[in-house]
Amino acid sequence: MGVTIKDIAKSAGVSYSTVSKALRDSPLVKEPTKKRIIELAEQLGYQPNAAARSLVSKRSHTIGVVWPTIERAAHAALVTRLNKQLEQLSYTTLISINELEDAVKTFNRYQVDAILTFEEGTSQTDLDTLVPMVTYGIASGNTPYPVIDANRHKAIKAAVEHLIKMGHRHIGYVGDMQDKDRLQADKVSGFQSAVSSASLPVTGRLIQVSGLEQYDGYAAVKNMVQQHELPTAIVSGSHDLTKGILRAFHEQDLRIPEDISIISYDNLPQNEGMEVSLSTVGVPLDTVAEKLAEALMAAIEEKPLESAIYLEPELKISGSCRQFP
Amino acid sequence: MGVTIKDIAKSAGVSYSTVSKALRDSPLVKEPTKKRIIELAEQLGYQPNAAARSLVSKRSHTIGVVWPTIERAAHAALVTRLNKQLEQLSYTTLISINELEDAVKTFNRYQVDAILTFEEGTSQTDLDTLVPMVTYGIASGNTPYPVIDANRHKAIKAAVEHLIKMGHRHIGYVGDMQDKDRLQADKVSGFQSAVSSASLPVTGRLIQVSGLEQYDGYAAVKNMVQQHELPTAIVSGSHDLTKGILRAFHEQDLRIPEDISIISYDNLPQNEGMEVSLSTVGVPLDTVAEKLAEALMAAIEEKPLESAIYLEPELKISGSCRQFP
DNA sequence: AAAAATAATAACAACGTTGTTATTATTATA
DNA sequence: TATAATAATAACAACGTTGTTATTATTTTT
Repeated sequence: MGVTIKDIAKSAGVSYSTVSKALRDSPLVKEPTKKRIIELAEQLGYQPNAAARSLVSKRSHTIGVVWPTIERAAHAALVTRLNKQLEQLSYTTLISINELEDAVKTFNRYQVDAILTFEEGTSQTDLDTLVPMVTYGIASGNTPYPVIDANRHKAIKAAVEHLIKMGHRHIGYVGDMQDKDRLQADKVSGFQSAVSSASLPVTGRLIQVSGLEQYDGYAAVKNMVQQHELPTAIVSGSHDLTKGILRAFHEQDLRIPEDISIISYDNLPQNEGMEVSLSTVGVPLDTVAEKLAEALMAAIEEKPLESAIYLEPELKISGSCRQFP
Repeated sequence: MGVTIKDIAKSAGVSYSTVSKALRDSPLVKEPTKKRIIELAEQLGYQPNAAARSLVSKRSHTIGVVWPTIERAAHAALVTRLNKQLEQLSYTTLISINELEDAVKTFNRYQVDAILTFEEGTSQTDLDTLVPMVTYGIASGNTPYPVIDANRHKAIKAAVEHLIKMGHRHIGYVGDMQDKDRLQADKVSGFQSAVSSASLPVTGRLIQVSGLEQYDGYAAVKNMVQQHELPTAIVSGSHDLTKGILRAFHEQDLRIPEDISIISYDNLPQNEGMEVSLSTVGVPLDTVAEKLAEALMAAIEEKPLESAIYLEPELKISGSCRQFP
């Protein structure tokens, strides 16, 4: 078993309460004593016991992330960044891949200071937790916990409006339309909203894909080409779809932006490794991570949080769109 | 703050030690009392405090998984399965995506009962932990902790030997050959070992890919076709590569197994959604998860563990291989 | 140089739980 | 019925830490 402050105390010839204070850098301990104790602790390989600490202080300095669907890698990059953010705030991130309810139970037992959940498709039932909870998903008013919403609706809408402004009249949206997945449905509604509220007549076509992987984007384009139904501009619902779409364009000798324009929904900072300089719309991942961290901190401090926090998507236009005709 | 055994005790009119015993189903408490207390606990929404519990019992019933590279999804399926396995053993899994050293520190603080690490490419330095550690990777003798090894060498070797036995004399291996990644290097060495120890003259070609994604497999085949260097059989180093390879075959109107045979390295139980019934070799994921769980439990019980545990890969031959010529 | 003020350290209670020991209530034995 | 044996429950210490209060050592003031 590990080294405790009592061991250090004995070794330093002081009381254990002095050790505790020295290690927490309290001004109640004389500087030389403090230094001696800290060095000794280092030397003995002291690791504070989180159980004891959080038992008495009621704070664990830990955030629990509930992520039952790690196999769908959707949030991997976000979690990585959030982990870094929280680390800087000297919080530790712990992940559970159990179902929401079990995960929350576990985290309750562990006395995490706050819990982050992802809304993954279906909306979640409310459950009782002792600690503040924050959700990354779609704001809908009736959740008991604050929801951070990347405003996918607004993002896609902005993309479409931009294309319309550039003269495009036939625009396609490649994505998932099954309205079970609220994240995807939100994007679709953004597309439809932009098309229907356009002052000029615009044809908006929804191209349903069966999944959100690279291959699905590829197949969608191949299909459109076969049916001779290619729009002049495409909005893609996800990064992976876009990769497939670009591959298909390439194979069909369709040039971007000469033959077709494209804007991709994306959170990633820049799309390295892409053949073309891609126009994107979405809230940058770092912003999302930052806002989530902020919301979690606020929740811990028991600051009142609005039940819905909408993040502002950014439209980044580069080489993949052109004026039409 | 939450409900404690003291609250339950007060509510039930018994001492808190009786509550503790009742909830742990001790025979020292009379059956009706026990029942009453358990019901009351349920009703009050009692959640045991993990900090207090592990402080006194020195056991947290938790396994820490160190997984700094979640963005590479390689182990997602395995972790999911392991999580289930451990759940059945009434252990909770907690994941940290921090760097090994930090993650171990965190888990030490949390007094997890054991730690699992993944060997991801480079071998790991040894570090001091208070709790038993197990690694999933490549056995190499000099690690201080037991390594569970899926025996990729043997797997690939078996695949190649099978192909040789079926008459193939020109066999290609599609995979990553940079010897920084020991997991991949192990497969390559299996390939080379099979080729060089064949009793008949066999041409073994290594086809280097730049990554392990679907696209890389696709590109590898396209390249081989262009150079007119197609072998009669291919061994693929990963599931994703295989998907790309199959796509490329399809596009080139290469038929499996008529024109070319293929065996894929794989841990997944069955390759659903594949066009052809694929031959695979590898340790099934469930077996890996099971063995990892076993090793962790043994480590906790302080049973002496061998420093290297080799798992037995399974060769599953189906439609994608044929006798040659 | 004695008293008062302050700095430094030590002692102690508490957090919620478990395991051990002490007490009380019940039943069995003489 | 009194006493021994046993069953049921209560009391208590301990786990490693923090925050508060008590004690001792040092400095300042008169």
